[in-house]
Amino acid sequence: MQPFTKRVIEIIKAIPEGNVMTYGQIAAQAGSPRGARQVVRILHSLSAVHSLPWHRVVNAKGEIALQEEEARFMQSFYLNNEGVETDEAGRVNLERYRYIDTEQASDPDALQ
DNA sequence: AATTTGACGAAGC
DNA sequence: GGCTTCGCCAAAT
Repeated sequence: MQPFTKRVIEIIKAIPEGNVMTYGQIAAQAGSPRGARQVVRILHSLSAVHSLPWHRVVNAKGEIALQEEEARFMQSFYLNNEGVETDEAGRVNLERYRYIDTEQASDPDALQ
């Protein structure tokens, strides 16, 4: 298990209820700004084992990245249940729900 | 050891 | 706005 992988797991576990993070964000925070696809692989294979809040992870556009209709529905359901609104296309308002780690973001307003 | 694979992202058209 | 191309890199084959 690479340190990067471990970091990703920790970060995902740290996403608070009612917030979401993007793959790129997680990868960057884990120390690999271009490692979005590793995050994908990690979620794909480890979400169940680590009981991660995988449903709080969306792609850069704020949309649910899953492909299977059934799983997409499940994710939007979980998000709605936490207070995150999703539209018909399974998209969330990133400006509103994106989680910014306060330890790393000295000026959240400047990150947008 | 070498190659393929992705629930991605940014850039270009 | 959509679609294609390319880069990315750990993990699975």
